[in-house]
Amino acid sequence: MPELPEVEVVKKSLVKRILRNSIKKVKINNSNLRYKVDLKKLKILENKKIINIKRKSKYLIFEFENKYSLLVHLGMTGYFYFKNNNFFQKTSFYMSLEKNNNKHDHITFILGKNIQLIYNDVRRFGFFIVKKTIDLYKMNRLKNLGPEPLSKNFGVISFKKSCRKKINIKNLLMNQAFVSGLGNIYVNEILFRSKIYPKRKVSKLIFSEHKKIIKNTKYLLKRAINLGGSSIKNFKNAKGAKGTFQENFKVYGREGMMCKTYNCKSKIIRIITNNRSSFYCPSCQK
DNA sequence: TTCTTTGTTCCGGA
DNA sequence: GTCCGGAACAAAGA
Repeated sequence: MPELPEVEVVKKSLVKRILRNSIKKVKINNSNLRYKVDLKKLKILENKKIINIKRKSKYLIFEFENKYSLLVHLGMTGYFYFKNNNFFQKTSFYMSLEKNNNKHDHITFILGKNIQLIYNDVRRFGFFIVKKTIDLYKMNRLKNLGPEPLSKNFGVISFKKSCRKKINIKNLLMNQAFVSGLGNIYVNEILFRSKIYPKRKVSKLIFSEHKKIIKNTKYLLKRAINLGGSSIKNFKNAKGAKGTFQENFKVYGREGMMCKTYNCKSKIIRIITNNRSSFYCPSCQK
């Protein structure tokens, strides 16, 4: 599923292709996404110049010249791709490497004579919301977001400020008010790289572990963004690209497989914490 | 049939 | 009253 790095890659790709352009016409094939898509509101955006495209946490925000904005969340399986008469080009590489299935093309933005931007989402957990820009940023889901993990505002000070000492570290990192945009995959990987057991109480962490978590969060996200960029360039070799990306996971989805730490003979274990799968190495993570 | 996935909300227990 | 964990919800596929 698209996590922060994938959304960032999508954003960069959209900036390149449609910033300062406008949507000529919007078509909805299936409005039953997570929330009902409001065609009337989407039509407010027709023929208005896109003056800004942002990523905030895992959200995409398109700001239009008429002071309206479009908020998009890709959910679990959402992605955009460009299509003209003869070819299509993905903006995201992750789940989208599977062959395109028109059945799940839910929204079409007609950009020009032969060029369209399509939103495809198999699970339909994504959503589109149009509001006045000023009201959009007042929504709780945006207002309550904690610092961006790649910003300077996310640092060891975040641990000092957080009053949630009794919860486990995995849950804290998943909490969007503590740090925004981390999902299950990257939190699992961050904790493995930091050698910390997912259910450790936050109160039991020491300062050097705070530093490790911060450093590894930034490292893993940056690396994933760079890989995403390169994957898109080579997206023709779809299967190969997908394989390369998943090889980078050390614990996520690797239940029962050998730990990748040199000389470690343990197998990766999966447990459920806070209703999500947690993968960890019982030898490496304490 | 059951399990999996995300982010949010609600509820009960401590 | 507060904090935390677990369940539920949306949908579809393995």
